[in-house]
Amino acid sequence: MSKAERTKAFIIEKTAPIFNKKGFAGTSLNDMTEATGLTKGSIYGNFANKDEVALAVFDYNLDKLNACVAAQFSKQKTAKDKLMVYVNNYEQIFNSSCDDGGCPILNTAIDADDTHPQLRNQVAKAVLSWKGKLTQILEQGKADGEFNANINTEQIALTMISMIEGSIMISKVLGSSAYIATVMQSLKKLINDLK
Amino acid sequence: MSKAERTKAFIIEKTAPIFNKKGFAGTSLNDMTEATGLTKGSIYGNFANKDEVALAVFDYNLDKLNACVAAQFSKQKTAKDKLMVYVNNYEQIFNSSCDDGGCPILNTAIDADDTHPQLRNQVAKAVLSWKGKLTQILEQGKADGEFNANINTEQIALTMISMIEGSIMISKVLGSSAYIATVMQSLKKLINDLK
Amino acid sequence: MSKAERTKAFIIEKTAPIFNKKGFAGTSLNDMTEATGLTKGSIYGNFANKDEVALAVFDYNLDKLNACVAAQFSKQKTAKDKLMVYVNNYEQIFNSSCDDGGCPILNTAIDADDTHPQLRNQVAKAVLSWKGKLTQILEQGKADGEFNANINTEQIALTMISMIEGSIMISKVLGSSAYIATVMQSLKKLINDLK
Amino acid sequence: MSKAERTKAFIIEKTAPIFNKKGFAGTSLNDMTEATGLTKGSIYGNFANKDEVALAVFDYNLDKLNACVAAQFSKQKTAKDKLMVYVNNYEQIFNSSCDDGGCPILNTAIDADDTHPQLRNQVAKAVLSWKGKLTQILEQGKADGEFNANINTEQIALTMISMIEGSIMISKVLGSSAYIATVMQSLKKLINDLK
DNA sequence: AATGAATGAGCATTCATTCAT
DNA sequence: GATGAATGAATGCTCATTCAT
Repeated sequence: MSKAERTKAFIIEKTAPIFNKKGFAGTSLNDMTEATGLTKGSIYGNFANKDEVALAVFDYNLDKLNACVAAQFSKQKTAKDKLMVYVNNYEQIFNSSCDDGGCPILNTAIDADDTHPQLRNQVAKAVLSWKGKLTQILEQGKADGEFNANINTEQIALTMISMIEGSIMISKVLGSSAYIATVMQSLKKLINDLK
Repeated sequence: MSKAERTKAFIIEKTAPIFNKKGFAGTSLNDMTEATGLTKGSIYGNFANKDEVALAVFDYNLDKLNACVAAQFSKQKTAKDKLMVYVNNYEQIFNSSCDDGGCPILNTAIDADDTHPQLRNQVAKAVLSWKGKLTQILEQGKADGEFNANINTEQIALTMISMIEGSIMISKVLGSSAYIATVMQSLKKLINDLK
Repeated sequence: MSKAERTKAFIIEKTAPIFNKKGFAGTSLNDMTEATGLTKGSIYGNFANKDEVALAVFDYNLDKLNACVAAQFSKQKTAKDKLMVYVNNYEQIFNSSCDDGGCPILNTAIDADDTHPQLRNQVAKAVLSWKGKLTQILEQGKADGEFNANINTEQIALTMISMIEGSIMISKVLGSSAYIATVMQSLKKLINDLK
Repeated sequence: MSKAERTKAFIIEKTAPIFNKKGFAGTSLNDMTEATGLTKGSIYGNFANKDEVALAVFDYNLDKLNACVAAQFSKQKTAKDKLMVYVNNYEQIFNSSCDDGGCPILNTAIDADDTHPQLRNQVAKAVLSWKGKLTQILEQGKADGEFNANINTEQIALTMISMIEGSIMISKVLGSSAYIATVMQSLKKLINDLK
């Protein structure tokens, strides 16, 4: 890893929680120099502009999230157990990987949808990829006879994502992760009912 | 209604979609003068500062939303039919009352949670009120024998809200209301399964 | 006194201490509406602009000051006793008639000299008038044989004013009227030494 | 001296006469950009805010004044001759070092006393330091047998400052330095009478 | 590769003033 | 004679960005 690559990584790492909390418009170059201890010139030496940092930050936050989920997935064998990871490990997945700013997919989606097409596009890819992965697990479960043969896997995947992200929103705004826990009980039932 | 009240209402009405799309930090006084045709002085003659406009705008958007839901509710008699309003009329409720900026509860929750305590507080009240209303309908359904006696009404209310808000997020970021429709099918099943 | 005259007097009275404390540039129309409870329109209905209020306020403050001094003068018969009024009654003269903002002559002189010719002109008149009055008393004392025949009355008048105003400045900035008291002891000696 | 230090010094030097003439509230950022030819951004890159410039400007004006007095003092040996510097060289001391805006101590004292605690504090220090220096010279004169042993040195120091500042006020408002000259004749007598 | 210093457009907010009612 | 509402220029300050060194 070259010096430049290391500095870029450093900038991303240090500014990630700020972008996640304050959003794109709410995060200033000053916030970024304070968080990194670097000068504006240095940040502009490594990124073309604020947009590029924001895009890299989203990728970074997403990778952290995905890595955390993947680690949990790998511990489980059956499709059902994999899906249950969200029910049983949501605390590790979100609380630990999101620096208390909430879910970066949700945050960036709302922040960027009407104002920042490039960023929105990246979130869209992330959501589609998430949906794809869940659908795949659900299909696997079908194939393995774990789940009923006539479930609509895409619908279930979208429902799972909605429940997770919706409950994160509630929890953040009401200031208690208990609301995620409650909704995850509904998710547990939904997964159990797949057969 | 005095001139001042009319001007205040006018400012709120014209700036509401901007705040809903761009968020608090992303909406500038210039955006506001352009949208209203008024001068900055005039806006400050009617509101103490940008915060106050944002607070009033949220109330306005919320009232519109609630009025739309209430209108649909009033057409239904049973608890189940009332809950089904979200499944059957989500287009009228959201698309028409949110000026294409998405759900103001979701948007404001994400925009304000880490940066604007007063606004966050107002969203929190709105979420709690929504949860309360749904819980009340569910309890009514229980009392009327429509729903199983041992359902957890608060859990179901929170799950409903999560599914609705989560699916709005997905739809916005993927640019198609079809995703709401799909998740609403899951909501339909959930409601039907209450008995 | 007509309604208009009463309102004008009311505005002057209520804004006088503000102008005296904050100066012309530092006093805003908002300060003036707050202090009076009147609207901007009402103030502009009674005065052409902020300048006119400031001029009237200076006259008002000056009149109060002069009235206070005149009252003390009238209690004394000899020239020396009249001059001693500044030594013996400076507290009544300044502390009571200046609303704790300091001497309006000094304040307005410094505030206006480089920025507000009209106001400066009015202060100049006040200083010349003060000098004239002191000179006259000193001349009277000379004529009455109270003071030495070859004192330079104008020089002594100017020196008295300087000592008074200079010591007010020191007292204000150091936050204690003790400094006026000390310098007034020098003034006492100066007056005693006139013969 | 770094670039930043040079720019800071340049800003101070160019804005000093403006602050001295117009006061803190009367001096705008626009005045400052015009006087320096710099942009607002540049000024804010070198000072945290207008307050900091005003504070630095006061120090600069005071230093110039003190340097001028010190230069005159150093030419004199006896205590009496040192005190006489104010009588004999007031023109060099004030007219040359104050950019025609008057004495910065007097101006800033009146400008800041009721509105700007930090600035007022700095003026207070300057006045106390001046008083201290004069007292010290007077004590030296006492010790050397130049002055009568029972003079009240602090009282005389305060009286001298009052006469100087008071006469500057009169001169400024009446538009003629002759008034300073006249009062300095009284100061001369006062000094001569110390023995 | 990084810094220090600058830019100028933009920010939210306040200003003195006006005028229809 | 007074008010409420508006104006537009000006306020102090921050923004993302640039570039010589």
